[in-house]
Amino acid sequence: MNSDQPDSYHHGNLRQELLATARRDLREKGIENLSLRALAREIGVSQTAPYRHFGDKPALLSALAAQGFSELNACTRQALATGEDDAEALLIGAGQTYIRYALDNPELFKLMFGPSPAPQEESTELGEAADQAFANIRMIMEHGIAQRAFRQDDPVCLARAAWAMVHGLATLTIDRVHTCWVADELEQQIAESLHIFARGIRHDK
Amino acid sequence: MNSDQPDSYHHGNLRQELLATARRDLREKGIENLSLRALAREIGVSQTAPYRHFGDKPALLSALAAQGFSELNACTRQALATGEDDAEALLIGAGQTYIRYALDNPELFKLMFGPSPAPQEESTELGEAADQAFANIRMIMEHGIAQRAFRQDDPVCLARAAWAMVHGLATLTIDRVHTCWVADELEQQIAESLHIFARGIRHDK
DNA sequence: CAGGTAATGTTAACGGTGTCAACATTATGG
DNA sequence: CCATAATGTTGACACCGTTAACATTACCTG
Repeated sequence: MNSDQPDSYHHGNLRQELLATARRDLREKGIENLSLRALAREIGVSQTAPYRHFGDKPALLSALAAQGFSELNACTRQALATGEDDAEALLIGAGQTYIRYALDNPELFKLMFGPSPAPQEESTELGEAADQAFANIRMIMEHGIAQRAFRQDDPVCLARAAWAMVHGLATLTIDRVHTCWVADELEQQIAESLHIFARGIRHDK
Repeated sequence: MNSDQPDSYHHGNLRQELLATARRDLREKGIENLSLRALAREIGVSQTAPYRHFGDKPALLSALAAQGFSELNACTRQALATGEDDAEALLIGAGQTYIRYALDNPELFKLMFGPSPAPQEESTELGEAADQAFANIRMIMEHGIAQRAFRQDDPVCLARAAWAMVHGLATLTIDRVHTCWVADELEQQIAESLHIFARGIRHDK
């Protein structure tokens, strides 16, 4: 079934290799310069072969984005699985994880939020993965509210605000508007920003 | 000099009309579908005429982004010129202004932060306008720190955090990841998020 | 006022792209 | 074993950004 000699008519694993190659090109050349034809060329297959696996260029990008969300969710789950119980510590840990993932995968991260693909498309995979990401933050909030560490407030509202805080830090850093940081200064900025936010939702004594 | 009949060989005002038309197309069709050729077609000029005024497509986009920043700065200045002196109120006002501008001009706003054009290009116009935007936030922070309304902290650090908060709210809303809001719920979310942030930087009694 | 030069606009062309229709090859299951 | 679906290819179309060579006009200088 799988042909090790690369010259057989059927590639045997094109879908996966398309995703992998697309991801490499995305990282190296940016989304502006990602082309289906170039992908096919690099893999050594005809220009239209990708259309047997993805209806369209947006469909390929959407699959890539879904992959990104699912990785991000995995990282988040790991950050939440340290046995730590303090909600504020969990929140800060998850926030740092989010930002780290964004900075490690800048182009993919931008793609994940970029061209919101045709609204509520078939792409349930992407939608579910994105929803899961939000559910994670929301859980932290419900936990913190329950233990009276956070203010008694709508957990959804708190979760959105928290997401906005870390998302803003991530995107502004990626887009270089937060200028010329040595790594230490960046770490410090992230820590201080998360600290401010945590302070803002802390339960009044 | 200026020809009112639109059929003269020289258009007379192409640069400005390119920017205006580009902005309309950007708003209506999104950045993905903005093309120099289409612009020229709509204006009724040859395909390559734009190149007499902009070296390249990124140059046109860069000029558009600069225009956006300068409008945003004007809005911010207006929000800060109400005679209000309380730093927290100023911060919240400026934040709301920022988000409102972003939601009123979603495509332009994304362009302003999008494809960070070739680093430190000639585009000083864009750079200066963007720096000015940051300087405005920074001023608020210095003011608040001076009046002991905000914590004694690095104003730059506070300014970056504040920018991240509102920028995250704006981008997540534009990209529809903050889902299905009626206008009221959105206003509420923005107010609550800004309130949380203000609470986080407030000077301890 | 005349004429040359710079500014502005046009035509033609190159290579690149996404996508579709028609066709070729191979895998697979009844 | 063979029909049919899955997969890959060829060729073509309409766009796009960009450049080079050429045309027209504005404007400044003598």
